[in-house]
Amino acid sequence: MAEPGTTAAGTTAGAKSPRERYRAQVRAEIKERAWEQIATTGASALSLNAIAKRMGMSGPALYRYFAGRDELMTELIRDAYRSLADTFQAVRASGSGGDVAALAHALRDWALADPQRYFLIYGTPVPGYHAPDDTTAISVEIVTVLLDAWSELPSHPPASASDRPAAPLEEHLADHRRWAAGHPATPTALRRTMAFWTRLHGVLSLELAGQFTGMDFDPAVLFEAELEDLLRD
Amino acid sequence: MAEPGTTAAGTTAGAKSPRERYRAQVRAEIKERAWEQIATTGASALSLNAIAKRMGMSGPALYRYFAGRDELMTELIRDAYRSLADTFQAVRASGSGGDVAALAHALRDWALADPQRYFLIYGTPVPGYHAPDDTTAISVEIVTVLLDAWSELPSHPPASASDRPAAPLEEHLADHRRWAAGHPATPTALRRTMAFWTRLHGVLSLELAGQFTGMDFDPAVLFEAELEDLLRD
DNA sequence: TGTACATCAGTGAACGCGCGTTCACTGATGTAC
DNA sequence: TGTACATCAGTGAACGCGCGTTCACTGATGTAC
Repeated sequence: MAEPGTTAAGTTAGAKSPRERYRAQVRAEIKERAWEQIATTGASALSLNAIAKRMGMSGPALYRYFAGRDELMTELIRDAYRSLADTFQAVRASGSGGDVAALAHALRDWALADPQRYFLIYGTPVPGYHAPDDTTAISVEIVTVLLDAWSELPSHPPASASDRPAAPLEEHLADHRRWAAGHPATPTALRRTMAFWTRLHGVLSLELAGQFTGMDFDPAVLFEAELEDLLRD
Repeated sequence: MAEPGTTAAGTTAGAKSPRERYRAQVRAEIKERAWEQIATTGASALSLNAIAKRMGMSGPALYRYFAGRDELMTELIRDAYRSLADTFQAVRASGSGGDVAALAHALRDWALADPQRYFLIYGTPVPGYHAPDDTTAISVEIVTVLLDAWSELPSHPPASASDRPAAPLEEHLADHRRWAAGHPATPTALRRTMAFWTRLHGVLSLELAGQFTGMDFDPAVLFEAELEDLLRD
């Protein structure tokens, strides 16, 4: 029972035996049910036994596909990161409209499609738990897309650039740009990327957490206003 | 065993019998341990038995003080809201410096003092659970302090008010101002209050969630820049 | 001040529950000759 | 094409665990006369 998840691997890399195909299918269904469960009961209540029951299987059967609860959890987190990175890169690659506004809307759509997936990445951290290391690499992909998008924008509007004070934040970020992973962005692009992230996250996370429930304004208007403000700056 | 938590109530309201004093003490210690537990293992792992064990008592003993796990949880959430509201009102009441910047710094200090307390209010919601109703009243207190603070600021700077476009967000918020609970704030003050909330929450929650860990810049600088930007607008 | 009674904090045993995980097994599926 | 063997998905029983919660109880503390 060593190393579940990694089969002996068929002769060639691309070829999939019926068994391998089946394995992949079941693995996928386990994850699907896991997401459903997270959506209805929260990530901390994720349970292998409950998933198995919903699939009409016995609990131990899942150990053929995942080494345990932690491995499944880790995989889900990885998938969440991957999904956001793919979404961003797809927007960026799509012929027209791969600009900052398009990315912002893609982010909001992605978050609203599955709030608990969003929270799995950006939500309340579980004190003990540590995200898998390879997610940092995916984070770099995400931030790179943003840096690219902001970099192609001029320091707009060129005329009023004089009346803005020399932002100390830009200086600080330029001095501590390890998070940009070697991206040749200007200090202004660094600052704008960071503002994009924190401000949209601010509106979005409050909306997804239901903090605006009961107040009858439209969170979409708030989001749009923040985006406009980012672009105006 | 009806209605634990509400003793038969001594003759007069203010007088505290030794027994009542003792009850209050133990209740307080239970909550203290509960906070410790939340800080180390997360809110979802809150356990009456574990708290009891840490206090050197048996599990059932806690049922003298709380009707069950849910009641304790509810009380903690209420206390978290209360704590933030008190903090804000204290800043506001303090002779000098009860302005927007002071509130922002108080918010950050309050959040950093106990991140899990912050997340209990603003973090990932548990799908099933609903916050106690009276917390909305406390939320009103909090937002009122902010509206007060922003209302005493002029629509600064008075000169450049012309080149800003008539914000559609201000119109929208003015039309949907139920969340302001009857506060006579201007549309601009409404918008600024909302921006204060969402932007500072954006930076703060990412910082508290550890999203900036590894990137070596200082989150405080980011926070300060956001605050400056809010005041400049 | 002293005795009789009521109150009430805390205990320990017990309940049923669902969890993660292991283990020896059965039976179907695929592979080699 | 058929037989012998290996692989492997899935089962059911079992483990120990900690959880919330109830119940009948003991013993200390407070109250009334």
